Amino acid sequence: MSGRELTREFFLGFIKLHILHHAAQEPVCGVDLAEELGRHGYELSPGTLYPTLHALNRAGYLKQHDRTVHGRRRKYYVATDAGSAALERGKAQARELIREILDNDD
Amino acid sequence: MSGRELTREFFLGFIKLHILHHAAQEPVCGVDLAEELGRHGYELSPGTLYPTLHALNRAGYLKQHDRTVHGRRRKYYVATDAGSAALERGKAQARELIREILDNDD
DNA sequence: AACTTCGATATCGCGACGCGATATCAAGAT
DNA sequence: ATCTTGATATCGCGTCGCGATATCGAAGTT
Repeated sequence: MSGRELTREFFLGFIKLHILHHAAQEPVCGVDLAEELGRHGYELSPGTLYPTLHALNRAGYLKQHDRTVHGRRRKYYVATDAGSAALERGKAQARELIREILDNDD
Repeated sequence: MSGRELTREFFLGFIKLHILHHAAQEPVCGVDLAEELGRHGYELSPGTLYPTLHALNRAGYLKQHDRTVHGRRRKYYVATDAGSAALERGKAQARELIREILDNDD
């Protein structure tokens, strides 16, 4: 396993939390997320993004509804209550991570 | 994929960063990490912990050296320069995550 | 209505991971 | 030498990551 691949493993969870976060604020579709994540320095190929959305959907964290935009069919996702709850737990853990590895590095 | 499994996926990266963080502060061995991570609410079975340490070692992020403690052979790991650099990148990304999903949830 | 286009989403295949269960290893005691 | 026990290592199977590829569907063209 290369360093680059390992480093990516560090962040895959971050990316999923990001997705949940955005879906908790407004309906988002695949391309929106790909672009938004790109702005945060992440890259997510379709082969990862869409299966991830499906998994979040199956887990009951996201709810899907189709919409047609500019003649293109898009699948929008919004966070469910369970998804928002999972996001909150994720935030709590992220806070804990920060406290542990960031705050006390004097 | 269940919600529980998905939630775990969120945190696997956190756990690996935690490991790198501790190894950057002092030599740590498997059991030390299992206990320390447990204090932070994480659980990591041997089947995940040891292969993870080996992967970090192979990637050049950790350096291993054996030591005998209380009649038990232990393998201690410390972060290399490359490991510390990867940790710093991880911290930067964690900060970014925090800014995005924590700070502006008013 | 059939065809074409093309943005958006979906799937395939293979390598690698997660992890419970199991096995192996090593130092001290007897 | 054997047993004990803590520590580490590995196996096997299900699943994931993801580049490459395929499919879908709405609008325009004819």
